[in-house]
Amino acid sequence: MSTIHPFSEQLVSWYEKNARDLPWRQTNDPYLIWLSEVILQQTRVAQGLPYFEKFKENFPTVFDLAAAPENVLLRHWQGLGYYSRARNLQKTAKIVVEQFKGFFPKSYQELIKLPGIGPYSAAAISSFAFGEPHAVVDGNVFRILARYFGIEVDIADSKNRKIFEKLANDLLIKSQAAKFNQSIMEFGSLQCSPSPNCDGCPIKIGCFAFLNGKVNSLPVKTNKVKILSRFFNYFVIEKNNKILVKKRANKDIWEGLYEFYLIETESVLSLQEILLNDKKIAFFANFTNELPAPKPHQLSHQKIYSKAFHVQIPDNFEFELGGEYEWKSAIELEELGKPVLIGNLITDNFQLPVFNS
DNA sequence: AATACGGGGAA
DNA sequence: TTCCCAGTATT
Repeated sequence: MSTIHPFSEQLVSWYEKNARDLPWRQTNDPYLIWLSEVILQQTRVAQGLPYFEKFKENFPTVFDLAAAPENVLLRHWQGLGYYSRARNLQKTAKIVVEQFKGFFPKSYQELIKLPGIGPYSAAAISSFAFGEPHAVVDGNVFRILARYFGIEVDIADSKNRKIFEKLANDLLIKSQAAKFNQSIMEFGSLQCSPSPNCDGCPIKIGCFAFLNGKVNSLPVKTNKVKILSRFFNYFVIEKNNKILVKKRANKDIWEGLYEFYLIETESVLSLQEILLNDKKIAFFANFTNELPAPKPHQLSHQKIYSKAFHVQIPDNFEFELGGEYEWKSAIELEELGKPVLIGNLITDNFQLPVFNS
């Protein structure tokens, strides 16, 4: 039998004294474990927590989730970001219902085939729900292992992932896979955080980074994300107490979410300049007034500079756009999944007559 | 192997 | 501002 590394023992010991009481730790239900893991992908516990409670309440079983309209799911996901998670959530729910009679597969190899479940989530679900011996490797694990064992390779380079996976699996206490995985992530979150609490650290005496003054330089992570600037001009077109909206298409941000009539430009333009290139609503320039500009909206790979206009078209005027546009009342609009930028735009201009109905 | 994909909290 | 969070899918 493999021996247990002192590091692992100390981690679990620390966890038993310091673990937070989180709702997904109070269940063995693979559905709830899976739901929590997807919600928590690249998402802080504090941000994901209310979403987990809401989804658990609204979709108590995988059958409920599989049966929900995608729009409803996206509306509930609103504000959490990375919306492909919500779409993949339903794809997987349907597969589990239709191919597995509602039972999640138990093995890492089967789980990782499901949409939205990658190496981390497959390890997490298989260990938390089924006790399978697979070590999780998330941002916490990269950080702890790099610091404690002095691994100075670039964690942004995907070819280095297997170094950490091998080490994590060597350290894994196979008879207590779930607890070990919880322990290492909790330790990374509370103790060995990006700016760590080394003073109170119970294992600093064995930590390479602590002993060598490299706590602040490990893990090594190159960051080369380039931010694209985009300029969105939104027109809240109102007629007969309804608003024109459109569902965003594939291959771009906010896929599947709803927004107002959009004219994207290459730079910041005035209303007159924007309308110069638009045949559809230019006629209504006299019925258009500018709303306070939203703050620049920062995404992981894009920065959205936006302007917003309200177009009040008289009821007796003829005006229609193509089939992909839909007229929605304020009530209906509330039920649609929208980007935070759009949600803020609505909230900030709540005085609009249509939103008071 | 690189890049796209949200939003927010902490330093 | 910058970093980065219980990462995954696509190219």
